[in-house]
Order: sequence, then structure tokens, then C-alpha cells
Amino acid sequence: MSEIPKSYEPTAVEEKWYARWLEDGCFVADPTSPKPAYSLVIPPPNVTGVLTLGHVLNNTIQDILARRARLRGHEVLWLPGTDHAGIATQTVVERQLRKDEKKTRHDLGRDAFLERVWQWKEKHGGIIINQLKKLGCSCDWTRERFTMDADYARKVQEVFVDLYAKGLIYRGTRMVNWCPVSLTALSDEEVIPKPQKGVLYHFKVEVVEEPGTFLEIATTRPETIMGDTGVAVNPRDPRYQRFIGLHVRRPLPLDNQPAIPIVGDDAVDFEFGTGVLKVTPAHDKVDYEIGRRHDLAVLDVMNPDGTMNDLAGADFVGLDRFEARVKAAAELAELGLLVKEEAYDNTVGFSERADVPIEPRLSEQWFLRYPQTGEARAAVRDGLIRFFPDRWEKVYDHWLENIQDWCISRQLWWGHRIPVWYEDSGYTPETSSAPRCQIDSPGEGWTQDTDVLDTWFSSWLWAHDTMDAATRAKFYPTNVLVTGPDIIFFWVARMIMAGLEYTGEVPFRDVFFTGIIRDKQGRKMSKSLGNSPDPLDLIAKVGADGLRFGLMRIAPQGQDIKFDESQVIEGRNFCNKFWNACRFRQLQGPIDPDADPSTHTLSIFARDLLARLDATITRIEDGYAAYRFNDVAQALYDFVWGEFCDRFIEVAKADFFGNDPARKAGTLAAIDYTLRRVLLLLHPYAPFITEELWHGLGFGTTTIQFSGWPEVGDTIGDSRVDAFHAAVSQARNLRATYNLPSNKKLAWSVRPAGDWLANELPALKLLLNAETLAVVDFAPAGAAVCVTPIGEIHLPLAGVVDAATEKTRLAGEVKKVEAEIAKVRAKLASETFVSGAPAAVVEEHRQRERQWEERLDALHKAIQALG
RNA sequence: GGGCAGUUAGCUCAGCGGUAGAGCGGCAGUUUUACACACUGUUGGUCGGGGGUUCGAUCCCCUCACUGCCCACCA
Repeated sequence: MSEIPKSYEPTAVEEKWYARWLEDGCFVADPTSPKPAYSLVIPPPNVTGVLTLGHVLNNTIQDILARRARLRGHEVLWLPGTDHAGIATQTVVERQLRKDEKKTRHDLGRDAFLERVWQWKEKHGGIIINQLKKLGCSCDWTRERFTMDADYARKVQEVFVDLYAKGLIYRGTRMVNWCPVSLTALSDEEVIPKPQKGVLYHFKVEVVEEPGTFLEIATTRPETIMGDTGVAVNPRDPRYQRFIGLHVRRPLPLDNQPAIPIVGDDAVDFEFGTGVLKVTPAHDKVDYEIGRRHDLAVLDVMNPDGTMNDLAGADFVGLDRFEARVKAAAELAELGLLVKEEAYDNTVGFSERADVPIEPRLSEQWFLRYPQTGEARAAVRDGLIRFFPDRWEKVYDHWLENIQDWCISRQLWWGHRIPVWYEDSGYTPETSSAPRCQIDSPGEGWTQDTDVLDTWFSSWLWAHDTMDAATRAKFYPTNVLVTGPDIIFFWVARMIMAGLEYTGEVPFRDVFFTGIIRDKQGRKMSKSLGNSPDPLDLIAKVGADGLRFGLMRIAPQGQDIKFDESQVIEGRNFCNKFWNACRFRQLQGPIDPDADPSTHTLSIFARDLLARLDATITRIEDGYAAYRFNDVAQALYDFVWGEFCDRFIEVAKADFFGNDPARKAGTLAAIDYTLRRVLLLLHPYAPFITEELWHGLGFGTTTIQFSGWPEVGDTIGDSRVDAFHAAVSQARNLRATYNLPSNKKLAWSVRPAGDWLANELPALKLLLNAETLAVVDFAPAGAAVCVTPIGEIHLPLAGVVDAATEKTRLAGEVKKVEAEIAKVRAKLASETFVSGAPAAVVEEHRQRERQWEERLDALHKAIQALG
């Protein structure tokens, strides 16, 4: 490549290489490959979704794992796809329909509406996929799947039929979570409890058998009084025991005030409210259970959309449930039965999608009794599947231990239709055949169940039913699943059960749970708050690599991430820094891609660099082993910026500006060797810039992606390098102390503490930005002095500082050193420390004491020398 | 009501038994021939409070206080 530009310009580079990678089929997984397999499946994003920072985090991690595996010689399958997302997608299309054509889905009819959804999917389904490509994701796009693909849909139906045949799927009338906006049942997991500022209404009811005697009831939902078919007290409650078996007069609706029974039930908490509970079996889960235990009637006073029906009485019919609440309280007040209203904070379940309070509702739904729950628990408990961080194991186990049957039917149109058929004549045990559970129609006169399946009922097959037989043979079970902890129940747990049931194996070995990305104030990213930056804007600003690297560096394992744009700017800066380091190397002449530093005589700096590279590789390996991606990023950052650029290159310049060919050759070899490895190590985090530099610097003519993974070498470092840099730092500090600008050329001198320094004088001179650097036996008159581990360094300041001032400054240093010595000596003087602490620790303190003493001695000598 | 996290420099976070760290920000200086998306120097902390274990605790134990998540049928 010709000379590379002064700063890294990501846009063109990213487009060029992504197109090349696709063209060359780099991401395509070959089931016949002899290489060891490494596989993962993407958590399929909603087909209508757009990329969020959460996706960026999640998919960057997956890409890092996939790319690292390729470098390490694995045959990698990263299987992508999208989810049909039943409610979410249907809602979006319905909203559009209402806006554009003022129509509901019922105006179109089922088939025409589904046609519209498919059109919508074709139009918008590709968006998020393209965004993932912009991010650099190395998915095997030839295998892209959709949860409504014909063959996948077939699998979903087969599973339903199978579970039905096994008696695990059943239909029943149950209390379910009903969303009055989406008009469908929801699973327990789709209900989000939210704290609410409500009102606790106290009202009284008259005991029928004892006119004039009233029981007081506390409720948050007076609008359901019309559906009350009983009143319950705790049978052990002495206040109310005697009323059990009697009746009370239900006050509402006004035109229908029947006597309803008082029952005794242990579910009543006599600490709460008045200890008397109104029982509304049709509108509350607990009440429904109490009703069943005592044979109470079920009186549903609401329509599916949350308005009151005619059973609620003339005053209420048609009213929304919240309007009805106010009105019910008002009528109770008029009746003189309302005792008080008090402010009350409680928790109300909200529909995840529609964000309205769910309504417990009795309806006929399909349920699944989960298969393999015990095995699924065991798989994690016994370490067959490992969770990172492992604390999620407890959460997972607790859920499985208390698992409830899953309501899998949804009253939607967009989704997998339930493969159950009813005879059109209508089912009666006498005249009809039973409903049939099968995929294809039994024939004329049979109609399919109108409900569809919960979206997650298809997602839970994702890990295996996205693969054909050959693929599965090579790549299943997958190595790792990367996902957010928010779907541990929705998806992770269910996939484990499905995997065990249908493949006899766990679907993945490791599960890595990412953190949740929040804004600077710690709030969740959301559309309504407008606090969610568009990842594509960020990519335009800092490049895909900058975004990836910046995000990964601040994404600690299992902690939520407070996102701020400055963090990805740091990512960009890092890429640019690395870019320029490579640029600097290029300016020194051609690269040797196979450079072998061991064939050269290396400077102490070059040797130390290689040792630190080894340490960095170890640090990176440890990071990967523990899925600590931020540690890996930090190791790369520290090495590239701190070790390579700040410490090494600056010193190496002395070799390039000097005229020792052997030394220069050794330094170049060390750089080439190091850069090659850094490019490889960095590639999973920053795929584009590394590919560009790989080719640009001449490390290879084929893609970097399959070019191997660095081994840890065995170079021994050199502690003199640390001493050298510490001395430089001290000397620069001296310059600052006397307010001398860093570009001012001065005649420095040094009294070396060791002979080795003679070889490194050019480097020292360069780093001090010295005009000249003389080796002397005594500090020149009128010089400022600093005492360093490599010797005494003098800064000539004749006319700026006199001996007396300098003596005062050094005396200050002496004081500091004496304080340090005092601290260490105090420690060593402690009998308990010397006898109690490990010998190595004590020895460390002794050594520290000696070092400080040497420093003190040198300082005293320097002061003496000043006269 | 249970459970799980977190509380360290102005901000975002590392560290998790032996002299408190990074980045950003702030301050001062530098356009020194890779990089001002940079370099140099520097300023910031009784590591949430209180107990305990230990020769020694930011790190282990107990307890309290906030903050955030998850689970749970308190009307």
C-alpha cells in the first residue's frame, strides 16, 4: 500500500472489506470441514425492529467470539435470523393500517391482514439485518432464518402435535392475564408489575341474617363489586368466625342486590385491610381459587376490551373499567356505604407490549405443562451448561422449581396457528368427533383453531430447528449463547427444555448474560424517553470498530452499563492511535511479516516489549476464558497505547535516528513481530481496521480472519526498562518544576548508576528532549538535580536557580523520602508483623526500606555536591 | 415479603488480604519530523456508615443505610 492516511477513515474501509468478506464466503460454515466446530445462534431480533445499543453489545460479543474462533482454526457457524414477534409486529401493522386507511384488521379479514403483515415484513425485515452487517457481524447469511419460514413453521407445529400427544398440552378454562388493548391472553412472563399510587376504598355491607350489622371491606377495585359472588374471612379470625355461613347484601349494581355468602378461607390475611375480602371469581386470580373452593358463582361483568358489560347494571354498562371504578365509589357513597378512601400504594401487573394494566380474565386457552424441567435444572446445576456470571444459575433454578404451566395460545392473527381442528357442526360429546390435533386439515367440514401460539413457542426451538441434519451433526450443540438476562425465562430456560426434549442434548454449553445498557442517568434506553442513540449514527461518527471497542471496554461482566458517547469516542481515539502507530512503522521501511526477533540482538527495550506482549496475551487468554470482554479490551488498550506507543516507540525512535544498523534491525524485527500479533489479537474487537492494516502493512495478501492466533512466548523482561522510564519521568518533572516548556532544548547531564546506561544515552537524550546530554562525575554548578534509579540527572539552570534554592527543593524531597522510610520502619519494628506476616512480605518491606535508604543517601550526596 | 447486584477521585468504572488504579474531566505546558482523535507534567479518594476476624482489610464476616433489578395471589 502507498503511504497510509494521517488518520483512520472508517467508512470506506468498512464498506470495502465487508463486501469482500461476503464475496469470498468467509462467514459461510462448512459442515464437511475437518476443522473443529465452533457455533452459536443469534438471539433473533424482532423482524420489524431496528438496531439498538443492546443489540450492538450483544452482537459485538458474539462476533468477537466467532472471529476469535476462526483465527484459532475453528470452523465457525454463527447462525442469524429474525423473529416474527407476534404481538409486536401485529400491533405495528395494525397501527399503520389505522393511520393510513382508518381500518382495523377485522375490516380486512384474517387472510388479507396476514398478507399485509407479510408485505410489511418483506419491506422492513431487512433493516436490522443490514444494520448488523454495518456493525461487522460475521454471521453466515446464507443460513438466515425466520421463525415463520415454512420448514421452521412445520417444526413448530410438529412439536405442538407431539406435546399434545404426550399429554403435555391441554386446553382449559383458566384465569389468564388478559390484555384489554391487544385483546389476547398473555403468559405470566409478559406481565410487568408496576408500583401504582392507588386508592383503598373501605365500604360496608349489611349482614342479611342480622339487619343492622355491617361488615367493612377494603378494596382497590370497587368496579368489580358487581361481580362479587361472596365475601371471605379467615376462619381463624375471632372477629368474623361467627359470620361464616351467613350472607351479606351486595350493594351494586343498584338494581340487583342479591345476598351472597360469607365463606371462611385461609387465603384471607386478617392483617390486611379489615380482614374481610370481597370475592370476585371472574376478575381476580385468588378470588377465582377461593370461589372454586366454596362453589361460588362466576360472574363476568366486563367485556374483553375492559369495558363493563350489561351484567354490571344499567349505570355501568359500556363504561371503561377505570371510569366504572370512580362511579362505583360514588354510588357507594350515595348509599351511605362508603366508609373512607385512603391513598394506597400497590403493585399492578401491566401488559408488556400495550403498557396498560392487565385484567385477570377467565377464558379458554391452551396450556403447556413443561417437559424436562428436572433435567433442565440438573443440566445447569451439574455444570453441563455454565452460566456467566454464575449468579443467574440461582435465578434460573428458582424459576424452574416453581414453574407454572405456560399459557401458549394468543388471540392474534400473526403467528403460528394452533394445529387443532374442530368439526364445523360444533363440538358436542354426543354428536361430534373430538377436536383433532394434527398439522393438516382432517378434510371438509373441519375448521382450524383460530388462536396462534405465543411467539416464544417458536423461539424455543431456535437452537436446533434452524439447522438441517448435516449442520446439526457438525455444529450442535452450540458452544455458547449470548443474550440478555431479561429473557432468561422467556427464552434461555425454554430452549434448554426444548433441546433436551427434542435432541436429547443441551442446546449450548455456555450462556453469557450481557448487562443492560442504560443512559447516563441510569435509565433504561427507550424510544419514549428518546435517550437511545441510533447505533448507525454512532458508527458514522466513530466507525464500527470504535463503537465496538469503546462499548466492549466499558462492558463489565454482568453489570449494567451506563452509556455515554464519550466512551465510544475513546474507542475511535484508540483506533486512530493504533492506526498511527502502524503508520509510523510504515515510514521506517518495508515490513517483514515473518520477523523473528530471536535471530537478532535486541535492546533491553525490545526484549521488554516482547515480554510485555507475552504478558498481554496471557491476560487476554484469561479474559476470554472467563468471558471478561472488558478485561480483554483493557489489556489490548494498555498494551497498544501504554506499552507499545508510549514506552516503546518513543524510545525506538532513538534507534531509527541513530546509526547502529544491528540495533535498528532488532528493533524493527521486534515491532513487526509485535504488530503482527497485535493485529491478530485486536481483530475480533476491531475487524475492519485490522484487516485494512494487515493488507496495508503487508502482513498478508489473504484475509486476516484465518491467519492464526498468537501463542504466548517466553521472553524475559528487563527491569532496567522500568527504571529508565521512571528516571525520564522524574527528569521531566524537574523541567516542569522550573516551568521550562517541554520544547526548550537544554544541556542536560547525567551521572549513571550503572555501565549499561552508556548504551541507552541516545534514548535518554531523546526522551528528555535534550540539546546535549553529557556524562559527568559531578553535577554542574547551578544545576537542578534529580536522583533516579538509573543515576543522577542534572538540569542546567545557571541564572534560573541558585544552589540555595536547589538545596531547599532537595531538602523537601529528603523529607518525603524520610517519611516513607519512617513508614516502612514502623512496620518492620512491629513484632507482630515480622512474626505474623509471610516471610516474603516481610522481605518485600525490607527491600523497600533499602531502596528508600539508597535514594536518601543519593539525595544527601547531591545536596553536599551543591556545596 | 423473599432473592440478587451495586455503593472506590468531579464523571464512568477497574482492583478484591500486604505502599489506593485507569480513562475522561480540571489545571499548566507543548504543534518535538506517527497521532492535538496527540504528547508532557499535575490536581483529585479517612475505597457508603458502624462493628468484627487478622500482624495487616477497599478486599473476608456481621449489621445498617441508600440505589437498581428479579421473584411473590396481600385484596
